[in-house]
Amino acid sequence: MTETTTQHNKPAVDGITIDCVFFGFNKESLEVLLVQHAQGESKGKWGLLGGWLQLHESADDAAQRILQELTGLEDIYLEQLKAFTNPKRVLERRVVTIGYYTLVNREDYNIKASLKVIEAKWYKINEIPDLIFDHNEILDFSLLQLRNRVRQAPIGFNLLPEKFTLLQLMHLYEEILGIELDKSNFRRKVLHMKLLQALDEKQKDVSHRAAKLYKFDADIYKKLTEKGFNFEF
Amino acid sequence: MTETTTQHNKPAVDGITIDCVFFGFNKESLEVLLVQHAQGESKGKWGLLGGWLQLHESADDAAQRILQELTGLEDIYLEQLKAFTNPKRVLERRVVTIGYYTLVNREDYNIKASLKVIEAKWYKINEIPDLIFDHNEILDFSLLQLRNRVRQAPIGFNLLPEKFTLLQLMHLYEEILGIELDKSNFRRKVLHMKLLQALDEKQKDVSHRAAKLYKFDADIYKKLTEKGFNFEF
DNA sequence: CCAAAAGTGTTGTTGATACACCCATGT
DNA sequence: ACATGGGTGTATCAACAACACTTTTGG
Repeated sequence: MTETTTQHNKPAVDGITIDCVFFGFNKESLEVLLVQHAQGESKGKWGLLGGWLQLHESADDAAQRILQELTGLEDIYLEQLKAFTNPKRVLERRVVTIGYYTLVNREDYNIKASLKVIEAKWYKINEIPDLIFDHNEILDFSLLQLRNRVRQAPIGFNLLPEKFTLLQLMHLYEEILGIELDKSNFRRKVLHMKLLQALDEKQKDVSHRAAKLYKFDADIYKKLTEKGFNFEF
Repeated sequence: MTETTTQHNKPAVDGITIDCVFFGFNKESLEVLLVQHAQGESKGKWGLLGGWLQLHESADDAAQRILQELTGLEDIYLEQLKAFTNPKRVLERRVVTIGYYTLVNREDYNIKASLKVIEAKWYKINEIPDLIFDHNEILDFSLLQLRNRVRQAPIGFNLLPEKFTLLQLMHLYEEILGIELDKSNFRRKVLHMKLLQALDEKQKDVSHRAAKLYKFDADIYKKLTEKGFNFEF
């Protein structure tokens, strides 16, 4: 009835893969990096970043490795979504995939430096094409999860550069949650949380009043959570 | 890089299992049903309800089947937690497990009628023994998940009998969330949501004023969610 | 001077919190 | 009569939404 029962010795799967929804935020829109498949029955179609889970590694490690191989980035913020196990998700074979989503700062990611071999492209969240396998389902699930998590913990900052303005932050939340926010009320709320560190710096090269720059301080957040702090948006 | 690449043909796993945290609510305490293992290296130790994922079934189907085999219950409320993939979670072999948690009404479950072959026992949530493999980790994770989900959607009702009193419901939330609630404020809040259907029935055989019985109406909830309703506790 | 975004202030409403209190019922 | 939980009412305070207003800067 559990792993010690050797009733079914033959594995019920041909393998386990990892698939990552790779989120980035560009100006005012949330985007996902997709790669084009060059071979096999799915030639020409777009899909999520993925690879095989190896014998010796955990899924988290596998995801970091695969993303490093594909994009060159290390220590990316990522969270597991869940296992996708529909027996018909891949034709002919039984492949279970473990879905992830990752949040990256677009400034850290240089599309030319990486993915030389494969065609890669950013897609706006509401302009996603038909993807291979069940990748559309994984992507839809990741969006729900992101919208949930972003209200409960300050993970959205991973999508922004280190220094950002309050309005940038607000636009990020507007885009992710699909709502409109009031500038004044948003400022009050977010500053009241005392999660942000105000910098002695302002925007440059903007054709309007330069906004103050802030940075998210993980240490402050840590201290606040220890005191029983709740991030609610 | 994805499932179509046949670079790694040999499966990186010896098999995939399902493990379920089986929650029940008894009077004033949240409990979990554990089973004792009769064979193998884990003989005598307690663990979660589990079994192997079969070739033709999804993880959700597998979980339902396994729970049916073990407890006799059908159509149980369940949610996938995530995949647990630490390569050292099981000695000697590579077994990935997909964790689930399930909420059942204790009145529906008769411990004698089922699990004849295996030793099974309810454990209070803060009296959990050392479990096999990484089952303690799975259980801890499920508690976090349950606490989160119970605030966002009316899933807690699955732990109660069909007809219940407001105080019972309040005790359920107090126990799950580990907080104390104000009777008066709780009543107002929950009744204000209009999720509950007041019945023309009262408690019986209680040595104090009999409380009104309510029932959770899934249809009402459905209509409310369609209008953009938010269940927040 | 104007456009555009930064940033401040005000006001009404809602909802949470903390209590105090009365009601019904079995022993 | 009293213990036990059921159930109601109210005053206070904090959070939020809506919106009007002023400030800074480049062109």
